[in-house]
Amino acid sequence: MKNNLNLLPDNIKEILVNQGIKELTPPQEKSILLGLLDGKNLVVSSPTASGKTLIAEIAIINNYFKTKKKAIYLCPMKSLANEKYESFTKKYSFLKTALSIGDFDKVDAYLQDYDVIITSNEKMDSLLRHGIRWIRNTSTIIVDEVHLINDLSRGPTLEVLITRLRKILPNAQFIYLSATIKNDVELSKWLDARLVKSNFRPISLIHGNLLFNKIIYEDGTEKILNFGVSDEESLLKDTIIEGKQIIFFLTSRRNTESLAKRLARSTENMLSEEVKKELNKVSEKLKNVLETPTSQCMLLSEVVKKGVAFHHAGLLMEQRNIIEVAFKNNLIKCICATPTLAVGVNLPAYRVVVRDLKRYDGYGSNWIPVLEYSQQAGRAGRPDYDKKGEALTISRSEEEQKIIIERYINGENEEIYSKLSAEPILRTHVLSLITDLFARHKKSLLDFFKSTFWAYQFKGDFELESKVLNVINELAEWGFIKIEKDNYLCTPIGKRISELYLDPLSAHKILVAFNNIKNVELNEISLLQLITNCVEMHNLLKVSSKDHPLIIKLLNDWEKNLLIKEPSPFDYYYEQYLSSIKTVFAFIEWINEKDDEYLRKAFNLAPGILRSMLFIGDWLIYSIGEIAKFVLDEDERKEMLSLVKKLRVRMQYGVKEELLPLIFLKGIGRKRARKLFDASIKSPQDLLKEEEKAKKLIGEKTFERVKKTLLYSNNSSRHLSKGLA
DNA sequence: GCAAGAATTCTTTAGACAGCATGTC
DNA sequence: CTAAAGAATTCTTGC
Repeated sequence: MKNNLNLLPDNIKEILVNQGIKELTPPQEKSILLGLLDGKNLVVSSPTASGKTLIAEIAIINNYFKTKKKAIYLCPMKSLANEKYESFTKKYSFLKTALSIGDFDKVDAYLQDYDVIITSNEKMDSLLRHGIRWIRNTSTIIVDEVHLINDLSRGPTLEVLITRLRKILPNAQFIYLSATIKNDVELSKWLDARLVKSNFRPISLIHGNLLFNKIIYEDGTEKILNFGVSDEESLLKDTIIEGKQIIFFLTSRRNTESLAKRLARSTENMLSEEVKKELNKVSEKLKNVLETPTSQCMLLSEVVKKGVAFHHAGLLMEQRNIIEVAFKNNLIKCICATPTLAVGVNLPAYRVVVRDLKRYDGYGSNWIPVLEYSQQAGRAGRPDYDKKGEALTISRSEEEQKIIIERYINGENEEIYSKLSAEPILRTHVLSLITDLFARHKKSLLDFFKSTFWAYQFKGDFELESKVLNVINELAEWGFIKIEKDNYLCTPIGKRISELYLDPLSAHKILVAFNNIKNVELNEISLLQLITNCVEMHNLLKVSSKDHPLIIKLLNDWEKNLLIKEPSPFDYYYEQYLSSIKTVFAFIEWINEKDDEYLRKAFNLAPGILRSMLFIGDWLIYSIGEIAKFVLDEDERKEMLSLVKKLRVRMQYGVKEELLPLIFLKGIGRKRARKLFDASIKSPQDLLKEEEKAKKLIGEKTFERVKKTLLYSNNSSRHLSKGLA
């Protein structure tokens, strides 16, 4: 057989051969034949693990050799960006590669010195808003998982970003990587790209359905499982006997936990002593992530001892990582997961069971999209271990089996649609386009939107124009832009809001609330109320009827602190108002040193969710301070900024104000700070004065460490700061 | 009188991107 | 226009 590696120029071929690549996969070969090496734009639509990444890599190094210009690799998720960054720096050490994602801003200023920049879609968007100059010096753009355009909340950003980049860089090569979708031809036409389509998988994937203990595979073969237990347990046992691993996908966090609990009972005697020993270690680690483990941590640690885990957003990042590693090391045999696992980090298993095919979506429980099923099913088959992978579903009746087979196994992934038309989303992007001087005139702004996928898909729909113009008027009303005839100008505050990556509506709400500031005793409750009214803050706590007495009391107690007054109970907005109040209460409890377990019980708020809310909250609180700089008079502004500063630290650590002096010490968290304070060691100075007492409280070693940093930083107190990452 | 099991009612429902500012031994 | 699984609680049954 002729080696298709010869399609590549020698220098690139050599690099690939050194990586141990012997042959190109079909989609890779096809890409080259369609002009990958000649700067042609491509949409590569093929299954996971078919070698899409390598296509992107070939484009990057090829263009680098030719032009010495930059490449940008856009990822939909931070975890993926991390993964890509690691493999890139390892594989292509001659390229200077940078990772630029939200938590990790430091490289920004130096990005111009890098050859490859790996970043998230939103971060790239944000970089453009900040007016980076090096962007024109780019020859390659990789867009990973373009089908994200279909996503209601994050798709429009990607769509606008792509449109914008294409306008800025008409000569760059764009490579779009996509899952298989029904309308890939339409997509590639819009993108002015050639379509590389392939069903190739290096590891074959076989779908099947389980009914009454019998798996029927799509190729007609069957397998009987007679363990006399539930479907899930049978599948798990069968998998372990085969020496493989299994992932169950479920649609609620609670379901993952209850299934894990159930499955953990059936792995008895199926694990080797050695594995059990290792699992115990993992279990300990999982338990000790928090100072005091919550009942969720306890459950996790219990089931992991039996080789079973659950995985969802309510877990802490660290726990998720531990589980992922233990699964890769074949210690954990089974993960019960929500869809997090299907879109995040690459974690395949021999067998994947998509157990829940229906999910509550606000109206009722409905079939999940085939695209989502494929995404999850695609996790089956470990490249280095298995020759094939199995994706299974479970039916309870023959009719159901028929439906499932038709819908998912023989079904086709859906078409994707632009979700740009939603006005709340337009608002953000219109403002950003105007602030960037990208669209200063009515015509250029409308032209821009005419080149989006939205306009392409819904040709002749004039709604778009009127929607955009509505948004323009709204932004002008709020004072973020000025309209002069057909010219648009952004105001300073409008520009700042765009930079802060804030939804203009949130900014507007904050500004309106500021009008009330003179009638209010400003405190942390005021700020927390503001952030829980921003659209960015999701996961607001649900209010049920039994919460009403509490909320009435809170409204009463907080009346003088609240910047946004209670609406009429008949207002459509009323329910959300109550949610926001309840959520403020949860935050207040947190900064009054209630622990994770308490919050989980009292508010059904899992640690992982709390962390993500705190993360968003920190950004919003900061933004409130920034907005304050534009509008408040000097005294108010000072008060506001000092409040912002204190609250950010309190939110990060979950401490009362009195602990602030201690919490800044490295090695002292909320627990130790509280201990010290209660023993009347209230500041770093006290700590040094009362050595013996302190040693008893926090342990000798920690004390010495703290002391060391304290002495070291005595002359410049700023060093004490732990930073607010 | 009590406990296991059945029937009924109640409750809850996936995920995750972005700003900024300094510097641990 | 629309649901369903699981948990909690109450009821039933059999000894």
